[in-house]
Amino acid sequence: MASSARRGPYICGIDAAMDVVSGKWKSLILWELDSHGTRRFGELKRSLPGVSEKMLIQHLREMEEDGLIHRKVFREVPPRVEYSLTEHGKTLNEALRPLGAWGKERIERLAREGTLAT
Amino acid sequence: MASSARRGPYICGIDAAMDVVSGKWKSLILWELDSHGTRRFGELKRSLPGVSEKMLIQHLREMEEDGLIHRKVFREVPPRVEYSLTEHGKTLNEALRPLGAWGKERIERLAREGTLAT
DNA sequence: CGGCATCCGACCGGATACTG
DNA sequence: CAGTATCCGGTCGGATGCCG
Repeated sequence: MASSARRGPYICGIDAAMDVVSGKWKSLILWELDSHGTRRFGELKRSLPGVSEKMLIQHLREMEEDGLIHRKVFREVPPRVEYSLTEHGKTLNEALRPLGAWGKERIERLAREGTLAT
Repeated sequence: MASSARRGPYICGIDAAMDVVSGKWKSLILWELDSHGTRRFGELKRSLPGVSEKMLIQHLREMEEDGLIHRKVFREVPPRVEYSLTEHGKTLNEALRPLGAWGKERIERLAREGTLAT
């Protein structure tokens, strides 16, 4: 399986949480689903400029397996699949909020100091 | 330079924060330094079972470059180097706390449900 | 003691092509 | 539309050996 999550023995809480959100786009997916409530595969793809379908689906599957998101398939033609956050996903997003705020401040500080790499 | 951090243009705060803490041991280093205030290289190494010297020093250097930790060299024989958190490192650790709590709950839930991979 | 240099395997993630 | 399959390169990270 192309699973990157360890789901293994964890040293501490941070370790376990990082395991679940590590992956280039996962936090962005969380963010996106939290903002819009529900998103289709294509919408998600368009929301994350630069993501490949492979990585997107891989991340989505892992996040589903981790109980963070829900995948609802509509047996229609053309096919439709909607992704949304589970309760765990929502609480994770809440837990991520302070980190996001910290990062935001960091971005602003870097911009002010002109330390941003060219 | 063997730098894994992008320090590049960020999409959002989470993105910027994840950039700084991604790396197998960084959050643990943060945790360790926060608990003990100051740690020598060898102590840190012993605190993180399984870490290689290469990764430890690499992470420490990146975290120093990112302004998260302070490196103090004592010109003695034998040499001594002490690492400690900067103010930014401390605030990052604070921002990480909810995530750690979330992860801790996740570990407990996994244990209860016996879902932990063998 | 506290590093640095080098080699190397694993896997993370991108590009492309194909399918129901 | 929403994937799957395959190939492939770059990087992450471990092992080993050497140095001030």
